[in-house]
Amino acid sequence: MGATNTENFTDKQNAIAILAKALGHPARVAIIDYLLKTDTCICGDIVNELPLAQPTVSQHLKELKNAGIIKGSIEGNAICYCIDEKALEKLQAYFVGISSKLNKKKSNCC
Amino acid sequence: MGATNTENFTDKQNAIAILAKALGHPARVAIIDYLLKTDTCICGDIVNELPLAQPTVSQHLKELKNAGIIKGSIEGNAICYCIDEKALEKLQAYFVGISSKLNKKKSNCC
DNA sequence: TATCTTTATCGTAATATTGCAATATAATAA
DNA sequence: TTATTATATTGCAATATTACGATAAAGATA
Repeated sequence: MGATNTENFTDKQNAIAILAKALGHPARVAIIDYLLKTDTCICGDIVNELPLAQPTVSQHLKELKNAGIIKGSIEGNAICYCIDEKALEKLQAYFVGISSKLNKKKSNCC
Repeated sequence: MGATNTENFTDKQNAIAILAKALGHPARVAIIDYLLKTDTCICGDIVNELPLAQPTVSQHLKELKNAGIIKGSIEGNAICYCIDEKALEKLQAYFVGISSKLNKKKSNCC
């Protein structure tokens, strides 16, 4: 025990959880913020931008990549990371859906 | 080391990370799904709905509550849990903002 | 080739999360 | 009062995450 029990949940629930989990760390939110802020497709500057050592940043980038939130392409010596729009659209759609459901309910029970 | 380094990130980055982390487990996504699906403000039925033991569900509910995503009010013997709209509005606003930024960019670098 | 730059991986320590059985708490019902 | 019901807490084992120094890998440059 200790591992997440994924088998007994729906694919959609697991998919949202994977995306949300990837954004569940301030460093990874900061990486997304930075990728959005910069016009050029930024590579190694991310390490200088974050208050973390290079291996730690590399690890966070890997997790964002595994979750499908960013993608990287080799650019000579360096690597060009940028946001994978599809993943963020999925999250947006999920939360917009929730908000519209909440507006329809207006139960305001608690 | 092993604890998240929150001090060196912005309040907003930490706030988003806390909310995203709370949704970073399929059981907690399933709880939100269930609270949205039921018209009545559901209490203990959540345990029957999930493939997890009661203490585990209680723990997940506590984490959602700590993150501000749900709130619970005592309803006699049972407890009435429901979604805290403010938190989900924050998440929605965050992802809508990201999507609009991505549309403006259209750099499509990778 | 030798060196530099950039990124990834390994190894490890500290901490957090997940899950559940056992138990506690608190309100209701008999 | 004594169940009963609903939820929370405790304690514990298994696993995952976070962070970083050391090192490796791979392309660029001298």
